[in-house]
Amino acid sequence: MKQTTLQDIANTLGVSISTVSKALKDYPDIGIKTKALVRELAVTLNYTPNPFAVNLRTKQSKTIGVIIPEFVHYFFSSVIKGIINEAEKKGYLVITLQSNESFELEKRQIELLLNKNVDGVLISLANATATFDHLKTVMERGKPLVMFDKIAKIVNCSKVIINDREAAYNATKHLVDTGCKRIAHFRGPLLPQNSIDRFLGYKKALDDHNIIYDPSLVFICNDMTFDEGKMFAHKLIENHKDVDGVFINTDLVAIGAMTGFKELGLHIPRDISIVGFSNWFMSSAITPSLTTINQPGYKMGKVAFKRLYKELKKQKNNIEIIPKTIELETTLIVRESTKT
Amino acid sequence: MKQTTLQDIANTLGVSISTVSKALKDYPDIGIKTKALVRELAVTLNYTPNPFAVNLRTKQSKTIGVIIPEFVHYFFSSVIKGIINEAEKKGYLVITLQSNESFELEKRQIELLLNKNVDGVLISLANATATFDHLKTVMERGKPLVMFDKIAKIVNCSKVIINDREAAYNATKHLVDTGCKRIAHFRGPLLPQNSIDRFLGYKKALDDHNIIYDPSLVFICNDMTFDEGKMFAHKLIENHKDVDGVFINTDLVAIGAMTGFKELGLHIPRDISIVGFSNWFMSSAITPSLTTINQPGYKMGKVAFKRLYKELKKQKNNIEIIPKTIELETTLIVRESTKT
DNA sequence: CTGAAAGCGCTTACAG
DNA sequence: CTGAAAGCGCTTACAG
Repeated sequence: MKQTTLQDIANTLGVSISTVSKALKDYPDIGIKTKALVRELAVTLNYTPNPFAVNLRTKQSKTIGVIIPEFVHYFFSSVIKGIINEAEKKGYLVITLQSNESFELEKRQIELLLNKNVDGVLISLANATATFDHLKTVMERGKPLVMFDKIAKIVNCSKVIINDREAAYNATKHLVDTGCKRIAHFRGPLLPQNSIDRFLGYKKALDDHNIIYDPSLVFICNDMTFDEGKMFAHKLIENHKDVDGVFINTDLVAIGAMTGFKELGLHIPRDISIVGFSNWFMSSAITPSLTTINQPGYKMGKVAFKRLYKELKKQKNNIEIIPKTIELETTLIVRESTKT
Repeated sequence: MKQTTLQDIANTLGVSISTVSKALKDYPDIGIKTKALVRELAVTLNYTPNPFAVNLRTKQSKTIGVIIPEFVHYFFSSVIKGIINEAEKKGYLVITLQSNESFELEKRQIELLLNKNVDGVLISLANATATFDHLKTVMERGKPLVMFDKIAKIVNCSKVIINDREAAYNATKHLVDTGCKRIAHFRGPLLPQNSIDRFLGYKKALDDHNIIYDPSLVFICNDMTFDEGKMFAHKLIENHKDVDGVFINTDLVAIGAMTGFKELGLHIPRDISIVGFSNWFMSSAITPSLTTINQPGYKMGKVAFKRLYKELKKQKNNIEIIPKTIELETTLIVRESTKT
């Protein structure tokens, strides 16, 4: 079934293509009767503009690109949902791509999106990303770029984040406040800003409460998996039987750690208290439920798109874009994995 | 930074646009020296074809659309990952949209994709979908359509599914085999084929093992949530203290149910055995871990895209497309929520 | 071996 | 109030 074109409508009505085009876009200089006729026929013939032609003329596709490290991930899929829902409201469609935490892949995905001529890009960085030329390319090509969650401070674009340091501080402080004296930390990889910040928040909370920071209580999770959590739980207890609290970079790892501690016969929270980070759905469903920091993924997605949209608008009107960093609220959710 | 066009290369080299275009596409009738010159300059100027122009000429966008009921969902996000990864290999980008289990939204999303002129569509139906004209429209517009997981038998397109009935039969049979006599079922909503099939598999397993089917042991979960599972666990035990096994439509609901049974002081699996469906990640992480049916989401995504790709190829070569239904293997994963 | 020309379907500045 | 014309950047059948 061939799609109806402006040409078809123009021929049937015996008017010009320009007139049809303008009638459909409600230009003020078209006769009211003509408009009515054109519109009626357009509806009858089920006319929709050929987006390929529109793109070529207007030089925009009403499509944005999103790159995240991993799809099968409670937090990131929540963000994606927020982005797509918000984008749809504004008539934008979303192409999603995954970096798999690989720098090479991330570069490639950026290129794919650029070659596709998306109007703008939303990205959460891979753990492996340490240089940022690929992101600068996006901006040099005149495409607005907004980073979310896993950002690079050095890149001069808008960002949507949480205050990881403060949130980690509160998580650790909660352990102190509920009586923990020897507090370990399972941190994320070395590069990402948020795993650095969460570590610094942990350290600061110890300092502020006169607990001596002991590097041997900090473990680096490179893959941030359930299995890593379990493994480090065993390792930790092997060498440090006196540990009574752990602040863990992400809920998934925390749940692995809880499983590990249980395997060792430890009771949570009596023997050891756990605080996670991110508030994954499963954290409320397990036993004992996990105390954690709520990280608003869906909202982050919405806010990130809204910011991108604002920049898209500004660009269209030739208004200079001044990068802005938007910080979202986090809250400590106290559950059963810490003492009362 | 303006993008390089064929025009730019042609001007610099003093040749025609046609020559440049053909040189870059390695047409056999272009001089070998000219080709070399063109290519070199193309690389220097970082030329990439303007996709909008290519789309308009070739009438295809190398983009496909995917509609799923829900993003934040272990199974569906695994499928999406499979689709996107496979599509990328073949040079296709993916636009994802969510129906939110709503028929109205699903229709709208189809329209958005059609108006965007995607080359093909992959869909898993919303629970609320009972009529299929919107899907027929896709095919009438000459766009290949492949359904996965939540399908409609009546629509004449390719499908990628599992054998829900057989899998449910095996799940229920496992309960019987491990000694359960009174087996309940928390089923999905009434419309979707897969919740019907899982119910039928449950029923057949009872029949085959001389257990009388008791409708009062079947509960309908309309939202398929954790909370529903918990609620029906309470309801079930309230009226049927003798139940010793439950087969549950989806892991998420099953985990809710486990929580409910635990609240009632029941021991799993001693007092009651549970089998879920889908093998969500968290099913292996909880205590006790959940016996379930493994449903290969990632693979389903890959296979669905591969099928769509094949149809796209056929269409291009004017070969008739004969719809095909591909069935993927499932396996019973025995864990701690059932007896040995 | 190279290029002029048509055309994909639309938008919009301009003329009348 | 309406329309002719140019042009977005590419592809490809055709001519030479």
